[in-house]
Amino acid sequence: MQSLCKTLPIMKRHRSKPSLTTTTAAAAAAPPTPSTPPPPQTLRPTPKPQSISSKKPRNILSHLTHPKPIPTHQQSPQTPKWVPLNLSKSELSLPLTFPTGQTFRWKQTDHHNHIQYTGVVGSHLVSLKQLEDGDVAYSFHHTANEAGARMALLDFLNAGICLADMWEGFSASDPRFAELARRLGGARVLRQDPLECLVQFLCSSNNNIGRITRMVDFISSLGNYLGTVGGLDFHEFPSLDRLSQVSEEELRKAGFGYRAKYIIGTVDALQSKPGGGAEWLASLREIDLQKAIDALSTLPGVGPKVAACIALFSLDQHQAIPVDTHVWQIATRYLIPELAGTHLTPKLCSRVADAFVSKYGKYAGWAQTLLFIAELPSQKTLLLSDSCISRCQKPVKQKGRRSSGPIDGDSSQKLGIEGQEADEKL
DNA sequence: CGGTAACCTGGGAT
DNA sequence: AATCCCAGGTTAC
Repeated sequence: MQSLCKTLPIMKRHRSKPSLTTTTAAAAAAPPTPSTPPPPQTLRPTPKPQSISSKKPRNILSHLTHPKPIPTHQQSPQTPKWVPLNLSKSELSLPLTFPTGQTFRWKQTDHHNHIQYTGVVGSHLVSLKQLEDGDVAYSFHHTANEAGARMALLDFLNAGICLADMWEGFSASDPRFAELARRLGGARVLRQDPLECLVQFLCSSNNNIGRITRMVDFISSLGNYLGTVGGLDFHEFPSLDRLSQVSEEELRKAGFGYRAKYIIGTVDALQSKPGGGAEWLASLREIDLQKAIDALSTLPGVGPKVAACIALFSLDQHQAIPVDTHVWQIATRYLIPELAGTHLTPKLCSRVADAFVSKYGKYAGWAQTLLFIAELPSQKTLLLSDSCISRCQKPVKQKGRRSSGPIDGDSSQKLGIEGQEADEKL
């Protein structure tokens, strides 16, 4: 399909700078969308997944997408108007993109009629839903500049990058990838705001999805309120200035633990950057991966893993490979089996990254993303029920004891992926 | 330099 | 019910 995306013109993107306004009345809040029973607010351990990651710019599908109004033209704030994105299921699968660890700020806001996720892009509150035919449509809940918002959304989705073309290349050199790609189409890497991405991953270290999400929600609540969808409040991500007003004490009280000092320290470091912290982060999009990693690593709380996540998910560093325990499993199983059983060390991180890059090329990070998703318990469950891989995927060895079968049932919640929902519309 | 032990917190397993 | 273990790590010996 969309074979054209590949040839789309490449356009440099300008980032939206965080505003320092601390509160805006502009939030006319769009009341809960239709058919969605009032999901309880936050409270409990938010079981909902969300994740990270970001990508490059290059969008410009204007000629494909209809910037025009279009469908159900209901101006009523209650009834959002849905506009097609012109991205098919193979180019964008909501369940394989938003709850897979790239961002913790997008929430599923409709579990019934369609798969629907809601989040914030810049200052725009938007919902995305997967239609019956798999195509994705969007609806802004509160936006002055619809055209600008649309462009921001396409940029955020890395819409100018054609997944089908890219995966064709990966599949050609890797049969295993080809097999997974058939089932997991539309697993896209986002292009998030660098600061937003950085803070989210500072919260992620040695932590679990549920708590990371709560922490990110706390930080988010410091930003301008934009609206409520499906019972959930959405805020613009707070600016660096706003973040600098929070104390380590407050963060600790909010349950950040030792990560509180990481956030404070990083915010301070960024604010001391001559040209501005946001600008400094943005500049990392123009330099090569290693330099970007090195620069990010100077920030407190940012190590190899977090730096790679920020690079891949927000700095257009498509070849960045966030090496965590899961990726380590993948790597030692398929790429460098000779290292299976050994312990992951910082040095081996780059070894793994190199292995991925030499196999998949400059978009290795995107390939890694799919392979990672395939490792998620929810996906494994599907594969198992499918071809009964039973015990062939013996645990390559985890830190502790983990010998209870192929699918470790507890990790599903660590990763926060809803197994059941993930499959219904694949 | 490579290999460990703390580090906050909350939830599930033993 | 008390403990232990672990979570997509980072930092300090």
